[in-house]
Amino acid sequence: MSCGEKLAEEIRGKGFRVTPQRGVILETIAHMGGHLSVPEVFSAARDRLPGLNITTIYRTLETLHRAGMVDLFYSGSGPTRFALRDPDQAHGHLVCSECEQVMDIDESLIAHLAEEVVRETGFSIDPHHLTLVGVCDDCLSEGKRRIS
Amino acid sequence: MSCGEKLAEEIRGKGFRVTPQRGVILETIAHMGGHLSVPEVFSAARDRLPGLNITTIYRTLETLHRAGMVDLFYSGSGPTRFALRDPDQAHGHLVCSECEQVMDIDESLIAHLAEEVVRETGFSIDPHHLTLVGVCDDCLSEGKRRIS
DNA sequence: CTAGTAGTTGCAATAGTTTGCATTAAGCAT
DNA sequence: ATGCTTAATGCAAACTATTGCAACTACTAG
Repeated sequence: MSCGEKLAEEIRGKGFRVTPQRGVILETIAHMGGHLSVPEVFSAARDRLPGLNITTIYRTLETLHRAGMVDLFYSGSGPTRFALRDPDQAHGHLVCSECEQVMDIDESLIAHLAEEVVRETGFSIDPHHLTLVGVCDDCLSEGKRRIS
Repeated sequence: MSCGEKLAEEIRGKGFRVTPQRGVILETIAHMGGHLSVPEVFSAARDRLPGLNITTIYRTLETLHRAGMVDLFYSGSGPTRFALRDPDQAHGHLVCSECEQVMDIDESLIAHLAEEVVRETGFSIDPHHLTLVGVCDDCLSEGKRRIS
């Protein structure tokens, strides 16, 4: 069973329908991997299924997000990006506001903060969805811009 | 001297020009307060200065952000929001993905995390700009949706 | 006070994203 | 296998945000 098929089973198991469009989209994002934008996935998936509409990508993405299968993150500039969630390797994202680079951050660091926040405020941060914006090591040392 | 004029001095001091448009925008956001969206500010500021273009709001905002005078935050849905930074009361933001409510979070909690992150990864989070998305106490207890 | 420079503005075009609605078809029950 | 129910799709339009460019003007130097 291909990665896409595995995802199809997973989403069906959560009560969503598996359509040809979704099959192609799932196969595509499983194959591409990494931190994708909607337009990227769209152009790749449309090659496999002409006539596919970009709206369907957005809505499928929203569905996968609701199903807890992808994480979304907004880099502060450029299009929103998303990634398949790997249950064995939960992590947050660090997005560099200078170079757009996306780094992974270990879940434990996040979980620790999340715990503190919920204790202090009652507000539940989802460690899976966490994205922190800042400046990466490289850009910082290049001194392109100091943190304001 | 009005709040808007104080802001005008501040931005002039950082090497930016003070134009009539910026004067009106600064006066407007100082008067409105809170967590504003661009369209909100636009409609209020245009009343004071007809002909004002919404692009100017976006660009002024970007300028104020670069000057370190406003913080931006993305709620994950809806338009981007921003707030004047109060130097005496630095804080991050907690945005509820259910009800769009924005809560403040004490800087010390954030600063602690930022320290850990920079030590582990070299990545510098700016405590002033930090926004965390999650589910607030109210929405959680209403059980509208569990964290996915 | 005047002229020059460079930052700023408005407009138009474009990119990215969301929403409403009619149509289609996946999955369930028979 | 057949029909039913309702989720999902495609299309178009609206909306949010960004960018290029020509015209304008705030500020500085003289």
